[in-house]
Amino acid sequence: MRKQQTLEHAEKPKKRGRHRSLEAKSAILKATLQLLERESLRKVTADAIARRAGVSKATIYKWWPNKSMVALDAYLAGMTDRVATPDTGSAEEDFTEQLKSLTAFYTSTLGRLFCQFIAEGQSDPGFLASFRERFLYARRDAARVMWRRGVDRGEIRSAVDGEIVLDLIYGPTIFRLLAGHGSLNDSESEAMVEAVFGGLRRLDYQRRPQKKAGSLVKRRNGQR
Amino acid sequence: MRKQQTLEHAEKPKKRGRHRSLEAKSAILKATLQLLERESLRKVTADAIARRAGVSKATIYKWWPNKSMVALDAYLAGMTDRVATPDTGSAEEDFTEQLKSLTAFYTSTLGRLFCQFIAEGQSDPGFLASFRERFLYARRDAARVMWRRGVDRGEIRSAVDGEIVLDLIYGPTIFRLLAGHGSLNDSESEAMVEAVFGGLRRLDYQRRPQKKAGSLVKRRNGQR
Amino acid sequence: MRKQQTLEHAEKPKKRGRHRSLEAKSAILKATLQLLERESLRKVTADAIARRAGVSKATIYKWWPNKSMVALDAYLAGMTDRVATPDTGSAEEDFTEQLKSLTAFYTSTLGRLFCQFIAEGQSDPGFLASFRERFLYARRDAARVMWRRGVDRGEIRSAVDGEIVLDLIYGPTIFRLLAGHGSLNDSESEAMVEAVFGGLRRLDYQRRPQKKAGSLVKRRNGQR
Amino acid sequence: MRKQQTLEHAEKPKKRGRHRSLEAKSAILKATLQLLERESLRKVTADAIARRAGVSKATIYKWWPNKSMVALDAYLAGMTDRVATPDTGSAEEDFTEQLKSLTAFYTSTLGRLFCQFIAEGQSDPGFLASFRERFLYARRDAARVMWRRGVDRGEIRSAVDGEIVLDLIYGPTIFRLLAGHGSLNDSESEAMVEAVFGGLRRLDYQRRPQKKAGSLVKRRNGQR
DNA sequence: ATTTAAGCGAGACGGTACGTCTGGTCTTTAT
DNA sequence: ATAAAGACCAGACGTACCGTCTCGCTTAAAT
Repeated sequence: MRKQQTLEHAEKPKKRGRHRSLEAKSAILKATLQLLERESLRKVTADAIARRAGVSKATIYKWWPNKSMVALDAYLAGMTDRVATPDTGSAEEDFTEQLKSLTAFYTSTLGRLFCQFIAEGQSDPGFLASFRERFLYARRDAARVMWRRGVDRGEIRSAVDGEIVLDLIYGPTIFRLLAGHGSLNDSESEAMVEAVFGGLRRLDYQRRPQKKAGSLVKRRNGQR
Repeated sequence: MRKQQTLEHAEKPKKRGRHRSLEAKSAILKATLQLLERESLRKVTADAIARRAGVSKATIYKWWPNKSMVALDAYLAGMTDRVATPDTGSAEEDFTEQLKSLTAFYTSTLGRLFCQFIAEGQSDPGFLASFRERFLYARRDAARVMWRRGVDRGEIRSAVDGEIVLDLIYGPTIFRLLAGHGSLNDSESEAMVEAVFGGLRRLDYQRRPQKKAGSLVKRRNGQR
Repeated sequence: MRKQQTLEHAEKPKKRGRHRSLEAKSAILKATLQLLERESLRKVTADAIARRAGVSKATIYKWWPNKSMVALDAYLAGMTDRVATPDTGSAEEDFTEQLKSLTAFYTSTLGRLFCQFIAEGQSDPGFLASFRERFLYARRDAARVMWRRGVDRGEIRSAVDGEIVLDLIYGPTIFRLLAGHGSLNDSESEAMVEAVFGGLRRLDYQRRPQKKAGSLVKRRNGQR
Repeated sequence: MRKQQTLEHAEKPKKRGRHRSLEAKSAILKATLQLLERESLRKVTADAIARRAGVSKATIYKWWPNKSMVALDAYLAGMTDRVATPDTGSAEEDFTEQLKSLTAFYTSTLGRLFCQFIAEGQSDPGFLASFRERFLYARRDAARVMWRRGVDRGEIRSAVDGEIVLDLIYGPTIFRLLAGHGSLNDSESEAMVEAVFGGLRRLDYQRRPQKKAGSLVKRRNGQR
């Protein structure tokens, strides 16, 4: 007797044929992660994953279009809650804690994958989109909550665009991570957040009168 | 140490054997750039470069260790002063102008190569180092000058680390460039610089008394 | 009460579970034949057979050890009496008619399968044996009857080994069929049989005296 | 000064780049033969050939379209004059000797390849054509010479088509070789040739009067 | 009526070969 | 000496097919 033709996935799908082997799936993801701990994504081959997972290459390519996607899945599965989303009562402190936690993660073996994904995305726009969709936006949503709290509490200038806030806080770290200039550690993270919150501008500085002085500040009007 | 025939051919052309090397080299660089306008670095093959340049693959590999390095040379040769280093009298304005100019460049066909290099560097640390050495540090040196002027003039808080300033200004744009979230245009650039200079913190906000209040601001001391 | 363990199929088997689906069986054979009309055995896949027959691949492999055997069954089922075994009163005429009929069949879509089986057999000795057992020997038995009649009637030299007679008559056609040199049609068939019956030797030819003259003719004595 | 554009390979070709490695070529052919001594063509893989020959797979596929063609080349190179073309003064004896020699070869490890090629040809018409062109026709040309001599000498009935003669002599052996029914050895070969030359027909047999008697013998008129 | 032993369709799986491709090296002849 | 031509090696790629296995369902004999 066939039942749920209407609700695609009500209760239990119970499809006809042999079910997808969860052992195979998790073996693939696990093997992928293990290999990625030692080699860059580019150097890890589909064959190696298959061999290590005790799985056929065909099985990999049945479920994933290419090894990058396997790695992305492995990454997402492997990083369950490894970066905190603190709520200390102070947005600045929240961001500081979060950036420290995130930096610690990104400099770990697993976290280094972040860079590999960005790299892979540069020659595969579809993959980059997937990566944004499935990883980046989730992270940003969490961070946006912290920003929102700061704005609501009156800590953060509401004039500054939320997206820019996020990029201001995370961009520098990610830049350092990718380009490898500049160190990454707790105190750098603290300094970055402090700088972003405090701003560069010296408050007692008196601008000399200029033709276009101030124009830059005022201009910004709702593009995007 | 590399031989650098490229820039030092003024003195003595009179070498033994055949010396078509200069045409060959510039043909290689030119062909590389042309190919990179249409395809990512990964998809441009050494064979394609050789074919287009009318050159033997061996010639390429005689002078460069791999195709990424060819591309880097092509990039450096092709981008002579395409990003301005303005001096308006105001550091904020300087950075704004520069970021706008840089964004315009980075979103151009040639500029997109920046991302390709970062990507390539993720699986080739040696290349990443070269890229930093030969491109990134040059840019940063120029930018550091602008920062220095701002500090000297009293515009920019001297407490903020210069390297962090640079990453704060360029990091967000580069992050957007690489990850593809968020738009990049003049007004975004202006808003970013404005935000970095002004800071996120709302000046009239009164921190509630907290256990660790202020600690973050002061801490920064000899990390790692 | 169970009795018929000895007599494989005495009366009615009536085994316990669900019976073998005859629809599935005939659908498989039919689909196989249809596919083999368009592609060689090697290019017809088990998946394609299953799909076309509306049957599971497992069902195929439950009843047949591999697709060659399926094809052999399909072939045997499909060629019920498509080659005549004439009895005209003359062995030569019988063979001529039969060879014409057989050539017509072997050059037909279904008949071409003969070659596929021979081909398959070259890398699968077990299959070749089955093919001989189930097809070839049956054909040869029929042909041997024609030969026997000829011998009994005094038409055919009894000194010539029956097996050789058969191979002499069918071998040339099958060779042409497999190698594709030489045409196959009624008049070729007639000419072949005529040549086999008439022999190549010119009767009025006088052998020059030779050391070993005649030795070949006489020798043949009971080896193997 | 170069002149010989007309004479394809006059003197020395001296092409520009690196020449085709004869070591690689002969290593490939040798490795292929060695592997084919133990496994059927279907089971010998391109990878195995490459590995054994110490050669890259790309090199194989650069010069041959597929492994069957490699095997054909290996076969042709490996069988230099392994089958004699005797000239004893008697066509029947020539054919007997030749068939014995050929049977000995075809039942050897290398000779077994003949069957593999015929088999491969059944699913690859292009290959079959190559095989005919490069192997079969050469053999047949040699055999045709023997036939011609027999005809000229008056040994062989000139009424019998030469192609049919060849198929009559070789067809039965090849049929046995491929189908595996019937033994193959010197005495069988002798018996076959004797039967072909002597014909099946018993000379003292008196045909009963028949409607179409004799028609078959006369009909043959220039089809083909 | 219930149990139980098949058989079945669906389709995932491990294995393995295929033929292609690219990166980077090496060899030969030409300049 | 150095270039162009181009063959070469190593090895990953993604696809295809084979024959096996697992699942949930169906059928029919045996209980």
